[in-house]
Amino acid sequence: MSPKTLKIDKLPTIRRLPAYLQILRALSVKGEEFVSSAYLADQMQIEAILVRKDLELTGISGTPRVGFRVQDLIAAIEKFLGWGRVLDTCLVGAGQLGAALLGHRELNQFGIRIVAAFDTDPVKIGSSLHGVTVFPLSRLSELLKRLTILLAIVCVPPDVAQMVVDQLVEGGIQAVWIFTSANITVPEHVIFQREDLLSGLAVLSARLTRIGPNGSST
Amino acid sequence: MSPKTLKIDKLPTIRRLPAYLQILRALSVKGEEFVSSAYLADQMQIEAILVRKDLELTGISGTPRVGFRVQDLIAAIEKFLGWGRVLDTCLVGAGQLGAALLGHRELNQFGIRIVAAFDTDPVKIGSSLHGVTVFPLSRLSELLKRLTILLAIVCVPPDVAQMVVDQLVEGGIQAVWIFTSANITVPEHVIFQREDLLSGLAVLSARLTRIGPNGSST
DNA sequence: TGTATCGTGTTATATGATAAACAAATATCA
DNA sequence: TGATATTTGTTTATCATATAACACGATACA
Repeated sequence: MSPKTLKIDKLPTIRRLPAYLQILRALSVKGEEFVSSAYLADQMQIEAILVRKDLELTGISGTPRVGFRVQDLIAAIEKFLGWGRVLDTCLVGAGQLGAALLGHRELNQFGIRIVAAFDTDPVKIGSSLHGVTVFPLSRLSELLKRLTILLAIVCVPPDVAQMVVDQLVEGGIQAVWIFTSANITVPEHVIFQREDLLSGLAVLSARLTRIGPNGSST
Repeated sequence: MSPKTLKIDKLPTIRRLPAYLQILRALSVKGEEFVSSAYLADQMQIEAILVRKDLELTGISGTPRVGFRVQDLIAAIEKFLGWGRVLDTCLVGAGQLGAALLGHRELNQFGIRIVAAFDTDPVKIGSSLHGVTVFPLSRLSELLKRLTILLAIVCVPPDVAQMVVDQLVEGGIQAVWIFTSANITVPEHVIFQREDLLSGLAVLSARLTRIGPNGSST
């Protein structure tokens, strides 16, 4: 009877927030104090009205003929996403994609700090990737409890994904961000977000083979 | 006057197609001949009615009390996405993310073949990543014309992204799949798809900090 | 052979997201 | 100081997507 998905409003808006944030930070660096919805719209390649709607969600209001205060917007978005303070995370599966995420500059810029990595490969275990130690997967539960880790980034092969997630859940993880396309189930209280690279490729392919140029870029 | 975004119908459906495809292939390997929308719905963690709506797009119709023919669905989805035959692509920016994509097994499974990589790092140039030779970026236009490359995968830092894309366009590229969050513009005739890792993290963070567990997983 | 059942296809409704239209507010300039 | 232009906020309309309701068709079984 309970719905499979709990509704979250404004999901498309939330997806756009990081992009706003990056533009705003660039403006901040340049010393700009105000920004108009028209400018943001141009940068985002969307309509200005949509920008204003989106910003509504942050609770910040602009002033007519002036625009929005850059600093306020940055603070509001960061607060909304919880990106103000650092969030300790771990990486499970230190393969190439995992390593890439570890080194991803933007991730660190948004309060994500990976404090431990786990893998089964004896060669990797004990080594350091981008300053993060790789532990054996067997120590996952133990370290999960010792360190204060709320979020896990999972980049393991599909066939072991469910097992890894189960261990994470058992270790008390609160959120899982997974880059594996496999049918994973988690308990209701665990936040679960799958990233599917192929879905983006699909819309690109569809355009390439049938529809033709330039559509929306969600 | 022309709209910034040309509407494409059924975009969410298209994003789900690769996931269907993977499930169907697994069934095919197991020798299953038919599949019901209920089964697919369960695997995808969506409603069965949505599955049927999605499959409608492929043109395949099921038979009552039996379901859909697995092989037909696979063929139809592949045809829809143009994933039946191999699509030659190149990778620009052979950093960690680029290397990860190169080695990504699933990409190869779906008809994407990377035939050349480009980078500016002298150390990487001339070497081979996963069997793909890394060329200097300066040879981009030249090789683009010699090889038959329709799609480019771009994984370069934001500050050089526009320049790289410009070169690709000049070299006659038809589609660009870019993993950099920067304000890129392309001519109308070029298909352009940006992949934003941060957007997924944003919805996860939003749930983690304010809303709570499990929502839809687009 | 006829009936019950189950899964699909179709039609209709509801929700949510984007765009448009308009009103209110503030800086600029005469 | 007052008029104007510009940018925001609000309301309304349109469009896209997801869900629901129902009818149809095929199989299974008596």
